[in-house]
Amino acid sequence: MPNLARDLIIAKLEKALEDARAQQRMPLETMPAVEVERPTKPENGDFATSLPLRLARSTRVAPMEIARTLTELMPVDEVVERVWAAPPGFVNFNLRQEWLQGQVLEIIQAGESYGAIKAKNPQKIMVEFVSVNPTGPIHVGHTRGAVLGSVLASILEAAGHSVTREYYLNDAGTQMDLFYASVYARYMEALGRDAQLPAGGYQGDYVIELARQVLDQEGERYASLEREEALKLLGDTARERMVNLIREDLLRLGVDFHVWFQESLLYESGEYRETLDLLGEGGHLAHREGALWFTSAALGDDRDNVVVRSSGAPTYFASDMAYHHNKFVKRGFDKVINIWGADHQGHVSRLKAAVGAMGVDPERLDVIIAQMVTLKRGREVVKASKRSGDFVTLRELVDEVGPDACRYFFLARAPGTQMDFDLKLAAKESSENPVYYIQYAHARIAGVLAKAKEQDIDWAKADVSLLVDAHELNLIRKMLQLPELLEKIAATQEPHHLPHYALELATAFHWFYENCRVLSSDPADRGQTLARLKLLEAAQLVLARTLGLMGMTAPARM
RNA sequence: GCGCCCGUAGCUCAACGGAUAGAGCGCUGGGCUUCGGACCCAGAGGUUGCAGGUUCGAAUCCUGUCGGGCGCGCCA
Repeated sequence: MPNLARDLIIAKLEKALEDARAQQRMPLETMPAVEVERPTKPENGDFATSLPLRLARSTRVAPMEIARTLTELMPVDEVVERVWAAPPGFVNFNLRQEWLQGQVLEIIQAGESYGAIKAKNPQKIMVEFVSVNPTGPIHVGHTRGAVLGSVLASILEAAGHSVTREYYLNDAGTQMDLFYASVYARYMEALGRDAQLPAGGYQGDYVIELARQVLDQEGERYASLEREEALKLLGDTARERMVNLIREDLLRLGVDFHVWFQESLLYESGEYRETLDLLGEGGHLAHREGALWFTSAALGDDRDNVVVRSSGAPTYFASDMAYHHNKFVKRGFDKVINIWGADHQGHVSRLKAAVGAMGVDPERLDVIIAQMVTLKRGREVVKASKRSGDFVTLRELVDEVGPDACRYFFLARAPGTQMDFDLKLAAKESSENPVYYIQYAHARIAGVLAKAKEQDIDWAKADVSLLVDAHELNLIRKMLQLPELLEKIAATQEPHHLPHYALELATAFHWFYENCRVLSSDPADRGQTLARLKLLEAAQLVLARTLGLMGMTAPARM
C-alpha cells in the first residue's frame, strides 16, 4: 500500500508550518504535533485540522489568519484537490476524485492484506486472555474477554506487530485441589459410596457429569486407590478433560491460542524460585507474621501482598509474578496485554509494581479490564456463579445466538462499560441483527459478481475513471478508512470501533447498490458496468477483511 | 471508609478536546416492470445524572455531588 492519504496530508501540513516559520509568516517557537481528523460533515472535507485554533494562543495570531496562511502554503497535488480555511479556524482538505478512483485498483492489488500496516516500530506482543481456571466450563462472563482478546490480537497483527495469543492455565493451586476433591466426591457418589463435597466445593452439575464420564470411560480404578493417590490421578484426567472442553468451547466461538501456558511449569523449571530470588535481592521481600511478603506498599501500592503463605504454599500472586518474569525476561516480549475481568481490577497495581521491581518498565504491561456482563432473560437477571453451578455457559450462548452474532455483540461495546446481554432478545432479534446487515452486503456483492461471471463479463481491464457517482465515491472513501482505523485500534486497544466501521461500510455499499445499477444489458453502459464490477470486487474484499478481523464469516449466500 | 470503572434518544450503544452529539432496534410515513426487499428514503425522539471550574471550544479534562457495578484475603 502507498502512504495513507492522512499521512500525506499531515506531511503537507508539517511542511507548510516549516515554510511559514522560515518565511517568518508565523511566530512558531516549537513545531506543534500535527493531527488531522475526519470531519463528521462531508462539506467540511475528507480531512480537517484544527491546528490554527490550537496555535492561536501561543502565536498570538487570529485562527483564521493562521488557517489562511497554511492554506496558501499548501498547493494542491495529485492527491489533494482542494484546501480551504473554514471558520472559526479549521483547514479542510478534499481528496482528488482521480486519486480516489485509483485506490480501487490499489485495494484489489493489496488483496487480503488490505488494511495491513507496516508498524513504525514493530513489536513482539503477547495478548493473554481468557485464562479461566480449568475448574469448570467457560461462562458468558468470560466470553467478552475471549472475543476482545482474539480480535485485538488480529488487529495488532494487521498493524504490523508480531503477536502471541496465550492462555494461562492455572493447573496448580488451592482452587484446583478443591476441584479435584469435588470430582472425587462425585465419582465416589456415582459408585454409590458415601461421599461429601468438600467445604466450598464445586457444586455444578458439570462436576457430576464429569465424574460419571470418567467412570464410564476409565472404570472404577480410582476408587480402590488411597485417597491422596486417587485425587492426583483422577485430578489429572479431570483437568485434562476440562481443558479440552474449554478449548472446544472457545473454538466454537472462533477463539484459538498459540500457547497454553501451564502454571505448573513455573515451579518445575525453577523460574518461580528465580523470580523470588530476584525480588529478594532487590529488597522487595520481607518475612513477617510467618509469611513472605512482597513489599509493594513501598512501591506505591496500597498495601503489601503475601507471596508465600505461612504454610509454605505460594499464593496465586507469586506464580503470577513468576509468569510475568517469564513473559518479559525469559521470552522477551516488548509488550504484554492482559485482558482481565472487572473482579481482577484490584490486582493491576500490585502486578505492575512487581514487574517494575523486576527491572521491567511497567509501561510495557497493559491490563485491559473488561467490565461485568449482566446476563438477562427478558427482564430477569440470570445469576452466573460457577461454584453454585447456576450459570450459562459459553457453549449454550453460542448455540443459542451463533458465533458471529455473539462476537459482534461483545465486540461492539467498549470494554470499560458494563453491559447487559439479554439472551431472549439476542435470540429473537437475530435476523435483524446488525450482523446480518453487514453480512448481507457481502452476500449481495457475491451474488452480483457471480451473475457477471455467468454472463462471461470480464472486468479485469475496467476503467475506474468512470466511477464518478457520489454513491460510488462515497463507498471508496469508506473503504479507505480501514487502514487508519486499524492503526488507531492497535494504538488505543479499543477494538469496538471495528464493528461500527463495518456497519458504516455496509451502509455505504447498500446505498450505492440502491442507487447504482451494476449489470446493464444496454451496450452503452458497458464501461460503467465494468467499472462498477471493479468497485464491487474491492468492496467485497474490504468487507471480507473487516469481518475476518472480527472473526466473523463473510458468506456468499445467506 | 478507601480505590478502579460506568451514567448520552423509549431500549442497546457510538462519538480522536473541535464544526448542527450520531447509529441500530422500536415508533410514524414513504419507495421495486431490471443485479438478492435480510434493502433504501424521510420524520418524531437529547438540558450528554446534577453543580461548579479549565479552554477560543467540554459528552470528553479537573473538583464536588447523586446513582449503579467491581474490588479492598496467608482465595484465584
